[in-house]
Amino acid sequence: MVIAGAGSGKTKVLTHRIAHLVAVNCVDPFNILALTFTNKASKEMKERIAKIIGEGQARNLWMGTFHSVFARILRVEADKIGYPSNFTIYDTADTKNLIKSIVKEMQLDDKLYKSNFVYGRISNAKNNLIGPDQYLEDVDQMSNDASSGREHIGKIYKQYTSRCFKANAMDFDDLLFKTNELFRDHAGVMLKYQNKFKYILVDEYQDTNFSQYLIVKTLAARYQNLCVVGDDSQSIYAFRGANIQNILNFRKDNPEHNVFKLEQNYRSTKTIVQAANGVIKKNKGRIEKTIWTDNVQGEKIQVHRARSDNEEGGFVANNIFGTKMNTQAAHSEFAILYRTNAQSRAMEEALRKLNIPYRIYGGLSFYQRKEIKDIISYFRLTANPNDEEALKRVVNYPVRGIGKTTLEKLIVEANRTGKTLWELLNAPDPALFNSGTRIKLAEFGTMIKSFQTMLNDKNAYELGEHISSATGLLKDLYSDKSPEGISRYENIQELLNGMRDFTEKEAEREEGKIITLSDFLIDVALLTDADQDDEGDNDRVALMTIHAAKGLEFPYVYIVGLEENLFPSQMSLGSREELEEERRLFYVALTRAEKRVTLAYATSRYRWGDLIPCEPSRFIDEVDDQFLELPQAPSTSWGTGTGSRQSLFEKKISRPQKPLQTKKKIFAAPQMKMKSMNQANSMAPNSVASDIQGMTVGSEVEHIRFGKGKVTELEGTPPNTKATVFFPSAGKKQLLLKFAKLKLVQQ
DNA sequence: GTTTAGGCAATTTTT
DNA sequence: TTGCCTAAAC
Repeated sequence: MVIAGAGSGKTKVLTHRIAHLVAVNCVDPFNILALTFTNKASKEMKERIAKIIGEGQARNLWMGTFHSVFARILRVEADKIGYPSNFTIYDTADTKNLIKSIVKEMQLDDKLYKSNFVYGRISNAKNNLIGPDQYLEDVDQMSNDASSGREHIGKIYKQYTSRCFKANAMDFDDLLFKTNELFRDHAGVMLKYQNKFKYILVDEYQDTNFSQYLIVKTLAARYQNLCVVGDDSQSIYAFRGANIQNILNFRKDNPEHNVFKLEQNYRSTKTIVQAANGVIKKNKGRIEKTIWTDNVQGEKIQVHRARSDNEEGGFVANNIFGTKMNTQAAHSEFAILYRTNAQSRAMEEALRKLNIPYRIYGGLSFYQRKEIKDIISYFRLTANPNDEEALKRVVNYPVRGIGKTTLEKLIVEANRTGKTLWELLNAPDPALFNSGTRIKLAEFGTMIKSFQTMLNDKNAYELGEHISSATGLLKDLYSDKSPEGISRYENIQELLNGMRDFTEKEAEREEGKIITLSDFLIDVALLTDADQDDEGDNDRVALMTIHAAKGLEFPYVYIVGLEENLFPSQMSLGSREELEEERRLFYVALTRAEKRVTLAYATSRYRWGDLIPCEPSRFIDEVDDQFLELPQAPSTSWGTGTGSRQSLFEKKISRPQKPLQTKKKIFAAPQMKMKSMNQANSMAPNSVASDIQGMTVGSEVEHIRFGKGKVTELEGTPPNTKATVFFPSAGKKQLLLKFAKLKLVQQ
């Protein structure tokens, strides 16, 4: 077991151990299993290993995320647990939709049984290997549900499980749950894999949940060659069932283990390492260790206060621009990290304004877009007609006259008879449907069947192309000429291009074998990034959530949105454990940086369309003063790089007197809208409001979002002047000058 | 069965 | 602000 502090070379340990096993100990790569949590981590590790031992050897390693590796094994062994090998993988959206329909069918209150909540309960149960029957008998679970008035969760769970089974589908958690089931009930299979995986390595061990822990333990039982690498200080997935206990259990399960602590940080400056140490010390439950570094002291951590999320973005963009000028750093040396994906927008806008290239990681991935999910649902249905979620999604898209009523009747019938929607659709009961509907259903069924006949003769790309036009989906998207419509059309084209690449590459690898649509589908649900966009300019600023940044490093890091209720998140204020997880998250963010960290917060921020006031995050306070450079008095000058030193004397961030606790109440009460905001925050005189001097009716102005426009009306007195502006691109807009930041266009 | 207007909730974090 | 859902008009 390697307990590796941030930046101590954890990945290097893993990659070199693997390389050493192969190159020096002559272990066959087929006998090595290496598990990671993210696709990104596994891809990076594979590349690094390939560099040492060569592409050919590296390719044969069993390396990937837990989910992808065990999905692969489950496909081979599916028949043992009653599944076909082409089972569908339901993603989160499919799962939630299925839960929604079950709640509806059971006539439960969907306000009480929100799909998110129910999914959370089911997922939690599965990750602790509690099946539906066991759940119904589990006193703890049942009383937990009863106490919140949701005593039917167990029944939903049971129904959900049987519906997935009927649809030949597994969700993400099933991939691990069923693997455990497989090994538990089929000793022969278990032995086979125990013998196969002579060496097992696990990255980010602190993030394993019980289900994953047990798989690893089972597989390693035969050879006991298990190497796990982790850092309890970087455990940030407890919300997903990750369990620090696993590190402690490891010691118990493997009495002959060795523990190696890596405490030297090779990544960051002294300032960063010491500041981060100070922060993480505030956590109670942790393995004692002190990270140190031989690196230079480095720059202090600059803290910047902005008035709004947009201004925060402006500061970051300007600061990147300035730093680049001073240091000749590449764009790719900068990263902007935030707590929630929604925060990316203000950053994007600011970067775009300065023409700084950027790339957003995570967020809504390519494969989660509606049009992509639609077309893939057709693919899924072709490969597995029992896939209920796919069928529901496309049966009436593009519109073909099979509406809600018909679908509901089919579902009721399916539940009554135990048949699948697909079976019923192909033999509709004349007593239930009129002839017109029966014809429409039959036509749909015939169409899908016609695709199925091509499944084995056509390759994935040909069939994909055929399906997108034969279903009318391509035509439907093509007819939409709005910018969004065009982009949707292009996305489909991109998917088809990706399929062509895939088909060609795989065909080459498999020496001419036809790569079918089913082959293409195998991993699609597990892909998160659109991996293909490696082309083009890669010198870009990186934007991502802190979770997504784990394992990465950048010379210059901006951590933005350091505000109470945002970071730490509102949801985490309930318990010490949750707050500690947020603190570890902050620790992860800090330790991503090599040379310099910049912290930023805004005193007001748009959330749900409302401008709400914000307080600086407690985490800023938790960084020792000696490492900080605090913001100067409100000013609009955006310090670049090493500027603005005078603030050293300034007191710790002036925090408004805390109103009586219970934060939630404060925000639940009539929210501070723009008007009240002004009074509370009394706009500084030199605010960055619109440039109102000389603005008259008829003036030409420019707006960040709407572009150029003409003022048609001005009313009210400063500072509450309101302008009506006509923008050719967006039409007539009413804007408050003090917020709109209009620029006067000189004529 | 289809289209559209209006009401309402939503934001943690990922495979 | 957006996106989803429902109810009513077509």
